[in-house]
Amino acid sequence: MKEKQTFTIKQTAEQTGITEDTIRYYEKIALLPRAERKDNGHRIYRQESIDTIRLIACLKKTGMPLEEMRPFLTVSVDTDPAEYPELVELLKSHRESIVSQIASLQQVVDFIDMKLEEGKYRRDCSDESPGNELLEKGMGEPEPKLVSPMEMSFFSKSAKLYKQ
Amino acid sequence: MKEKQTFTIKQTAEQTGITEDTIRYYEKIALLPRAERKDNGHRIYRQESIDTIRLIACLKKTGMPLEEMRPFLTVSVDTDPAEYPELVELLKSHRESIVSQIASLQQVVDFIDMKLEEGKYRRDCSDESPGNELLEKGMGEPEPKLVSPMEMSFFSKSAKLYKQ
DNA sequence: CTATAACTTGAAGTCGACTCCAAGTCAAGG
DNA sequence: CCTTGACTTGGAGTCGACTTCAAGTTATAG
Repeated sequence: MKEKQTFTIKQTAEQTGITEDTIRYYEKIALLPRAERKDNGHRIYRQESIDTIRLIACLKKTGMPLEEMRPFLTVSVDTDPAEYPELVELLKSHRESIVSQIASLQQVVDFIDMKLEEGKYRRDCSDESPGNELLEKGMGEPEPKLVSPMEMSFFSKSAKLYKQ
Repeated sequence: MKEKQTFTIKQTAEQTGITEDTIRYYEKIALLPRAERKDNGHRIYRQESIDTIRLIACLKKTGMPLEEMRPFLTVSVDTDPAEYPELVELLKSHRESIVSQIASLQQVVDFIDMKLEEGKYRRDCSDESPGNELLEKGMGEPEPKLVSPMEMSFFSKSAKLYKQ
């Protein structure tokens, strides 16, 4: 096993796509644990740290604020999540939030497609989109942040107004 | 046709989920056109304005910065997009970016599911995820912001380290 | 007639997430 | 020995997107 390989902050930045400054910033706000140092004070990172930084990058892409990542990071590092009901709940709830996001995004894609197709097929777009059920599914949480078909009616509306 | 119905800023805020302050802010930065006023100076909104605000809310959910929305808003209001190659390109390129986002999010969901299932089935997770091809597809643009399977290896890694 | 509510304005403040800066240390090369 | 490069630190600055504030106007209700 070559788990002992270490990396400079520069290498770490390159491997994760997160800048050196940002990595230091994450350490400063204790999102990352204080990195080990060499004798000269330079930070050293191992594969484990790189995985953690990648996890942060990944969660960031799902729109999670840094503060909300803390439980994921602290618990995950030294724990099998299946043994921590708290983490399991976090994972589940974040999963649901991501599923909602996907539904919203998929709707935007659908409506962009509709808009793009309009010139060609000119089909009337007043039916209830089937993507709708995606919105109803999942969580009973008060999450009013979903894209409703109404919200996207702009696209079809404007076309109707000027082309009908 | 009852297209003449007007709304106060408060009603508009309620209908769109965007606060009054934020609506005024959008007008201030000219993301929204200056709203009509009543004699007393109060803003009035029509269905069209509400649609536009909903579009902003919708694009916001896809992570688009306000500045990038301008072309969508200005062109869409008075135009059939199929006649504006520029807008068509914007739509296409934003579509691709959303598709990438969906792929990233789907990966996070997959890995959360894996993590959640680990305790039960304990299956080895070292196969190349098929969601991978979603990442390769679309745009030749320099968009290095996608989630690679490696980035999510954190989840499976930590489990392997402690349970294998 | 007063006061409450719903608005108006311009400006200032906040917050998250960086991003940059100045001053300093250390190791290696010419 | 001096410079170059890769790092260190604390702190300040930036930027996007609001959010709050203070002061003022107008309409309605008691």
